[in-house]
Amino acid sequence: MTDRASTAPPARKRADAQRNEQALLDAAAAAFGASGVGVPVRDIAARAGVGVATIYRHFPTRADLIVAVYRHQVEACAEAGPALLAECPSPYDALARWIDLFVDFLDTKHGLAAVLQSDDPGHAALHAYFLDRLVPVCKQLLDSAVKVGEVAPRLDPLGLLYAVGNLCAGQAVPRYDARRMVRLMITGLRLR
Amino acid sequence: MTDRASTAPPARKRADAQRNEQALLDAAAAAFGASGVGVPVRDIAARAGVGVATIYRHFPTRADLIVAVYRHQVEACAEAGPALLAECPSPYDALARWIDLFVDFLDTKHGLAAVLQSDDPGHAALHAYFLDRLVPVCKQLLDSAVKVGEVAPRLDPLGLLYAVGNLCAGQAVPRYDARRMVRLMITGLRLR
Amino acid sequence: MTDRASTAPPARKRADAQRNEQALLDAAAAAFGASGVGVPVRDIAARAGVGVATIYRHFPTRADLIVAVYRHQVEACAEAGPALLAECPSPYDALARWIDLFVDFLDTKHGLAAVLQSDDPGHAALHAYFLDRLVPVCKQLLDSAVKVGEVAPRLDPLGLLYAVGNLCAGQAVPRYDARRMVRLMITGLRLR
Amino acid sequence: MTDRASTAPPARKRADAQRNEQALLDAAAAAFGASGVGVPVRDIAARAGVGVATIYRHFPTRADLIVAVYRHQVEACAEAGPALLAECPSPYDALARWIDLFVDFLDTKHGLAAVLQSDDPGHAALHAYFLDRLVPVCKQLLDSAVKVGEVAPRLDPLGLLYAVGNLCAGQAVPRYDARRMVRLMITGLRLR
DNA sequence: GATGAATGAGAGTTCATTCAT
DNA sequence: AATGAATGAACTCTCATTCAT
Repeated sequence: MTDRASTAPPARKRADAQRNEQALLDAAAAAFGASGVGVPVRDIAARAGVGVATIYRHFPTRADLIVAVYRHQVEACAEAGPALLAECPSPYDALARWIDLFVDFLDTKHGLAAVLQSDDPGHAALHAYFLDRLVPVCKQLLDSAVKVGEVAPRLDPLGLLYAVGNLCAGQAVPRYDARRMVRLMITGLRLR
Repeated sequence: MTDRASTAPPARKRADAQRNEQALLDAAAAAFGASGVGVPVRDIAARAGVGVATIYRHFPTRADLIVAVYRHQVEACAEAGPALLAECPSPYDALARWIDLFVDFLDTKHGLAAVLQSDDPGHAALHAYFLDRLVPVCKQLLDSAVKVGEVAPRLDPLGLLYAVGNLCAGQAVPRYDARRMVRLMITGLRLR
Repeated sequence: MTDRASTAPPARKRADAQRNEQALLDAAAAAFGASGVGVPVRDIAARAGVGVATIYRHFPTRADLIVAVYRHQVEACAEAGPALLAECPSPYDALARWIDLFVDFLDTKHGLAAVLQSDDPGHAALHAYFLDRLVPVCKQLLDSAVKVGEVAPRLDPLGLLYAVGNLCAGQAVPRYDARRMVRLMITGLRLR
Repeated sequence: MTDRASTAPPARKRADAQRNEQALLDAAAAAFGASGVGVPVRDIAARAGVGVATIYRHFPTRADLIVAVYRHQVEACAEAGPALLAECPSPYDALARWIDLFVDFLDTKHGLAAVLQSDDPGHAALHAYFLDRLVPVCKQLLDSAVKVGEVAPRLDPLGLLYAVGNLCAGQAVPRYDARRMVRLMITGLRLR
């Protein structure tokens, strides 16, 4: 952004900033886990040991922070789709295992599913990211299973992902087992 | 105050209070639908055209209001369970149709499912009401279906209701069809 | 208000009203004692078993109610002044005993002294009543004591009463003995 | 954060915070004087020209603010006790003069005495501070006067201070002279 | 760049007072 | 006359966001 002499070290200040950014991501992950993604900004700042304004500098909106916190895991999940498809003889099994991975991800993120439900326009960017990244993967898996006749056609992949997200939300109730419910739903998908 | 002559109006003053109470319930239903059950008390009062304190008079806590708003429909749903069981030859079909009724109910109540997810202790009374009323009905339907071998045993009725509630939450996403997802899950329940 | 036959008893409805008024006074006395004179109007109404508006009908302002509640005792106190002066050889002793009566009165009226301190203009009528009734009595006692040289001249009776009221206020503190402090002050008054 | 070079400003950012804190203390003192210590937080904020939350940042509870407002003067008063005892030949005179100082203090604090009367548990910390700081001083003065026979024994210092506070409360009445009444009471203390 | 103090909008709740019945 | 439901102002406290340092 500023005039940088060509011979100067390419990113000196960045060291601080990056350290801060990582501390922030760690703190946010912890805070989201403990109190949900709606946790007060101050709490995150306090955990990270930085001022509140530092969060705003790095992540102008809460959605930006949420996306950043979960980006790695979303990426890993997205990349697992084609891999599973390659290694499983049955595309339905690949789909089922991939959904399991998605549940693994959501299951540990207290409150993430909740915010995916929100229609707060401030979360639009968040929805967009999650769906843009995962819907195509889900679609590929579904299409493959449909092609071999294991699953009925015309199921929207976005809807399926959304349903999984919903089933993983609100785990406060003691006798509720989200994974089992998701598996039930995936079982219902199987033809014959 | 007590029952007077049979022709005397049973409660004179209640006329406008009852009118207000109904206006309040209508306004609350609308507000809950539009903004979720966490909507500011002031908004509900404004919709009903009454002062805030009027809400507190009729419904001392938010949970009281929520229960009141949905009581009629919860009752109707609960009563439909045994009726369906009596008229359907297959208990599984009765269960499926009852779940459909539950979805009908939740589907139009944007935000009701959301609060059922909340672990806010202030909502405990609310959870208690919904579950106390509906879980036994669901259990009866499930047990019947298990007995004739249509459904595998050992599924917690509370968990099932909870899952349905979750699937009906957050319908903001355009291509998401909660009813279809619920049917998928119920299909997954069917043995054979 | 309604058509009353000329031969009807002259004040039929008054019976109700008077009964109510007395219930109100009793309830207010109890409530003032328990929670101070600032007690919510509703509490008084509830104790009296009447509606709040009934209080407003009988006593348009809080000050009116307070005056009514304590009128009898204020009158008794006022009347005791000349009597004491007549029976005591020493006017100073009469004064001291009269002040003691005043303390007796205030001592049991949790919160009355407090409101006498308030400069809320709504209480002006209250101040006026108390002072108009008691200041002349106090003045007479003081003047008599001054005349025989028992007390130094130029002490304002209003100030003295006010001081006694203040000393009787706020008896919440355990080791505070209002009467003893008043006596100390009265002792300080005595010449020689 | 720690002490840097001796010439460096010890706390850079504090400048305006301290300015605000002082403004807050001044505003609170004024507001307490004008409307009592129960004055709405917003009024204090408005007088100080700051937002309400600024008050909560500096003084989490109302009692904190009250203590802070009066701390300096309470300290000065406490410290004056032993000094007076040292310089006065008569302990009674020292006591009388110290009480005068206490009256000086209370006299200008319309509403301070009022809160000292309150039995609101939220004010407990406040009472504790005032009494812990001043009662021992008063006790020392009283004990000294008792020892030389100028004052009768067995007067509780807390009760005496409390009485002085009460006499200084509610100065709204025009012809009431609190100082004179206190002196009368102190005169009553003197043996012979 | 980072800090954290300040801001001000808003939520819940209470209560004196009015008014329709 | 009496009732008590309704009103709406008032108050406390929280938090996302901005801004001076």
